[in-house]
Amino acid sequence: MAAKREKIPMRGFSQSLPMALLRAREAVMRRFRPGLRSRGVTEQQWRILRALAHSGPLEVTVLAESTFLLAPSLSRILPELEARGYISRRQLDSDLRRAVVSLEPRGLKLIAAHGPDSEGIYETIARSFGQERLDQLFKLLRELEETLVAETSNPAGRQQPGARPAARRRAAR
Amino acid sequence: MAAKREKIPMRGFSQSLPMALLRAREAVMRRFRPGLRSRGVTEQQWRILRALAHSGPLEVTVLAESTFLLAPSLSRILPELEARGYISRRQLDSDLRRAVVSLEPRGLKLIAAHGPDSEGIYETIARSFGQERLDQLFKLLRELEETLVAETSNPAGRQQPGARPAARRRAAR
DNA sequence: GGCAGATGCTTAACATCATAATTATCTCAT
DNA sequence: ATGAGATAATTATGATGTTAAGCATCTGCC
Repeated sequence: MAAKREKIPMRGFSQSLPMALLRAREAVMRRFRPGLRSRGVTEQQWRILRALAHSGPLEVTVLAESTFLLAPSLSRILPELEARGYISRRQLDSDLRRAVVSLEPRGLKLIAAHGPDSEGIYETIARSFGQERLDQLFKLLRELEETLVAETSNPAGRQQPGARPAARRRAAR
Repeated sequence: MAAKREKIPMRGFSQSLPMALLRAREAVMRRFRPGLRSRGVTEQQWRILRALAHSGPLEVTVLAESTFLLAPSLSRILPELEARGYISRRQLDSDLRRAVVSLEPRGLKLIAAHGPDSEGIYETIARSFGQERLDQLFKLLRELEETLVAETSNPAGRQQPGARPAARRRAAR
């Protein structure tokens, strides 16, 4: 029989932080997604191309951090981008475990073609929402992440981009 | 040959709103995920159970909106939750296209068991980050979503939870 | 009464997410 | 010189995300 609705001491969904962040992100991404689709790239692929355009050639682990993509995901996305001629990869001579990813002219061309569209969407969002509130939101998001990442004290922490568990980080690179 | 890094008029990643939202969400979810795993439910499954505990039995389309899950995803998740005895589903007599999802005693028990843990994590986050800043963040997130959803004027809009394209909504229900 | 158009939900297909395990390679202590 | 322990990237697996299409059902118009 169906359980009736009992009073459980939990906040309502309107107070769910992960949901609020997810909803806001979805509202933003809804603006970007059609343009990316028309260019034939996924959001994740675009992030990779942007990171390389912005920072120059990157090692895979650094690219994972920059793009906030998991390493297994990168291992599947990169061959596709390479096959399409957007990027190239090569192992380091000094450490064959590591590879460097570089943007190819074709990737640069796509960045040049789509970049202005993407920026235009940001400008529209800034106009609608207000640059001041946008700046405030960025600040709070950054502070929230910093607060929570600093407090993560889980040495058995999971694989994750952007913030590796301290206990597992041995030698500096 | 690898393209050299050229000056492309695009903001850096630190100014990418979707990324900032994603990073913040990941930092928050990292707190909740281990507990959910130990209970043997995924984040999405938990959202469904919470929505039903909070609102009582819901139709599938309403549940999709409440949980911010896409209908195809619900169609895959619900049978699993039903097989495990957490929920039950039944068609409406008045409209065989529609189904109502209800929490079963087993689902209620899981909510009762895990709810306090989940709330405890929220309290910890509120203590670390500050309730005032948290409230401010919620407010900005809600306003951002409202601003962007209100401005969505794409009648060919994609399937999405929470904000259907107006042009496709005909008869009120 | 019949049918066009719509709705609700499901399935298909392909994407990434998330975790665990594996393989190749490197470093350091013995 | 060797092996333990670590790192970098890949593969495996099962999850959801996302879009498109399909099927069953309903509604309203002619």
